[in-house]
Amino acid sequence: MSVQTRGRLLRAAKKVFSEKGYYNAQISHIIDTAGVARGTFYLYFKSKEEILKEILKEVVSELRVRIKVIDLKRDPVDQIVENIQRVLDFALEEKELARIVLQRNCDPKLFSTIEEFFDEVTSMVENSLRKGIDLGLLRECDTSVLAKALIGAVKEVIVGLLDKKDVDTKKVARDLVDLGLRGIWKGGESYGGFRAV
Amino acid sequence: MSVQTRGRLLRAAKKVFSEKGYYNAQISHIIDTAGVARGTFYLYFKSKEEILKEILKEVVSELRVRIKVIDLKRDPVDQIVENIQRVLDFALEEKELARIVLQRNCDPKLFSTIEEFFDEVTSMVENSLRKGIDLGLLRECDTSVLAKALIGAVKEVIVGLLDKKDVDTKKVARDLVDLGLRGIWKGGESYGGFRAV
Amino acid sequence: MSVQTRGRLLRAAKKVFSEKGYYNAQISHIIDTAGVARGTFYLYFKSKEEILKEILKEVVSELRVRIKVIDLKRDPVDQIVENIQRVLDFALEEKELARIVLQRNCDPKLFSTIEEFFDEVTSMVENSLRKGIDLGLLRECDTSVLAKALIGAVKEVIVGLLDKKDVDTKKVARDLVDLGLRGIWKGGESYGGFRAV
Amino acid sequence: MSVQTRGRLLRAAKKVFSEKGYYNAQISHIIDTAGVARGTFYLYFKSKEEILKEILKEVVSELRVRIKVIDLKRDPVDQIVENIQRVLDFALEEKELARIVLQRNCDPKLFSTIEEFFDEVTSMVENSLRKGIDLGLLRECDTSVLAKALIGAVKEVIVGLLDKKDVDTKKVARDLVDLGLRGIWKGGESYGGFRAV
DNA sequence: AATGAATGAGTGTTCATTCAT
DNA sequence: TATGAATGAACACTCATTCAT
Repeated sequence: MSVQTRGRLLRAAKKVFSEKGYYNAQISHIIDTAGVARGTFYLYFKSKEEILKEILKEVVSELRVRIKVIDLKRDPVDQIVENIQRVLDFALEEKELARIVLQRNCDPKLFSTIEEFFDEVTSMVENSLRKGIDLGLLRECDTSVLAKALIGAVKEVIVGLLDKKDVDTKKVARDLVDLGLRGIWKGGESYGGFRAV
Repeated sequence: MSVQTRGRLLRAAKKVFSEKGYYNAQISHIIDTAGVARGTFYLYFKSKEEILKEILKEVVSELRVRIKVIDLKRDPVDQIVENIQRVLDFALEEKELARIVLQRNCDPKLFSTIEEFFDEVTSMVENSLRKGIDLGLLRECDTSVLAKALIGAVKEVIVGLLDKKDVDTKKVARDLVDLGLRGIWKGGESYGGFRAV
Repeated sequence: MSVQTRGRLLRAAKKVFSEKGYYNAQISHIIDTAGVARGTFYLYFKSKEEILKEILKEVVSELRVRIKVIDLKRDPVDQIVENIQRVLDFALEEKELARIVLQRNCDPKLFSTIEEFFDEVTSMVENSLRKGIDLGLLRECDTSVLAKALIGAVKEVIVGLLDKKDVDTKKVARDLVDLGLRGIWKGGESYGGFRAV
Repeated sequence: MSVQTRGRLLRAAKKVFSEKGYYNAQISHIIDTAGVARGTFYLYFKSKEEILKEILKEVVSELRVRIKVIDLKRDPVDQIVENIQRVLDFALEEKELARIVLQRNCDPKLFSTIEEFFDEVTSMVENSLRKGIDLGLLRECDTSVLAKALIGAVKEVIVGLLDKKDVDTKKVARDLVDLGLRGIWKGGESYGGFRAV
């Protein structure tokens, strides 16, 4: 077992999956990209499905590293911003992975690893919201809905960033947190006179 | 050409696509569900791809009906809430369609109809944001990022609602608008002391 | 049973078969060309194969009319020329039929009618050759080979004429007979010094 | 890519095409005859159409080898006889190929290779005829008609030979050339008293 | 550790034919 | 006499996987 060959296959698969999506990706594409014989593929991975899951596992474990638990001794908002920024940075460093995870979540069975991770993160956010409400810092709200909204916002923004260059991830992270915390309304509590859309 | 048969095929395809995803869906599944012979399918649709596109077109045209242009004589916030509510209602009335559109956006080529529509809606939102800023109602912000964030929030929330029963769509729509406009922060402008996540 | 409808179908089939060949011709093409419903086709013909055979029968019976038995009281060469000319005229009047018969003789089973007819004509020619030899008019030769050669020559020439306009069939018929009887050699019996090709 | 397997497939296809014709030939027949799995076929040939074209190309290239340019230093008539003999020999060595090429020229698109080759040979013959006329060796005649007639004669004769055994190809070739050069008429220039057919 | 020829189950699509109206 | 919606057997082609070398 050569670690190099395994690495080449993984890299090739990331590229091919991100470009064509799982179903349109063929083993032929992957081995051609990796410069490896057909049989070699099955020396390292049991199946096409397995190499995808391997890749998804990597993504999840990397995200687990980048999303750090909030340290209560420091300003939590700063830490939320930093967490989001690190996620954005990862997405932009590994655009192919981001594309696989965010744009082509075809089959729930295949992407269960990812879905479960997202569910987990959503739960974390939901718990945080509840804590904030209990502490009187956040408004009373449907935490289950709001948690999903926040996650969805981040996901969609990342997809949008994948095609851009020289993104200021810190700023984007701040904007997102700002949106979540303060909203976009300027004039305080009441917005009865809003005239747009 | 019988409108009934066409309808049965469309209904069957929605069901099968939503349950299995486009690639795992087989013509056999569709025609078995529709209770129709194999040849009949191709009497009404040129290919598996075409029936999917037909379905996506329907979704888009229904969404276009439900998302109404803001009437400047009435409170725009109310109208935004109503628009979102109508979209949520549609998603819950046609859960299968929602699942197809939101969970299995596999292949950009196949789902271009949908992607284009979402791009369009995102642009609408972005324009509204700009107007609001110009009128001094909304805070200065990166409209392109925020528009995506808002769309992403709604999408993710819808996905979350698909498995729930007796959803109060009006309340969810209000919560979403509230999140977008006021944020979740209770204590006014500054949130330096937040202690959560 | 309307004779008109039957005629329309036959005409349509001739056109379609000659343009696309038997296998590429579809019932759809025929009924569209005939301006008749699908079911109507099967009211008049048992199958696609049957309508082809019907057409081939027509060809054969028409050829039987045009190829007249040699009347020994008149110059036989003149009559051979006339026979060939009438065949050429038929081919040019009914180019579609000629194309079906001569260019697309795909399947021996399908075209047995035609093959049998050609075999029959070949036999006729062979018998005539033998008679001519017995009478001392024609050279000793392998009649079976020569008969085929003569038939083949006529067939190929007809195919060549189908794309031409204003063909002088009388002249072509004479040229063919001349070729068969005298050959193309100018200088009598010996041609040892030929210098061409 | 194994040359052997490719060869087995080609041989099998020749057999099947010649027995059933292109349209009635199924991939199943070919692979069963070749003793090879379905997928293997597509490893060597893109499609059913492609393997046919491959076969036709082979035929044409073999014919190009066997039909030699006339060497002006030797007796051209001898060389014409030899050319025809070599073509007859090839047809009898590879009866299957001959059947494919001569009996089942179904679809102009499929058989374009062959048609073009025949057109080419026809042109060659036509040019030779013109030269012969210019040199005063051959009678004035419609070279375009005569060239086709000669080619047609050879084709039809070959078809006739396919079912025979122990054919003396040299003799047949001579008979054909004799027919073309001298005709079958015994009594010199005039044949007004012919009494046959 | 690597190769690549071979496999064969699986699937979308076609099209001649039927039959209820 | 005519219609056209429905049928389903048939077939070309794909591609993940295996295995002898």
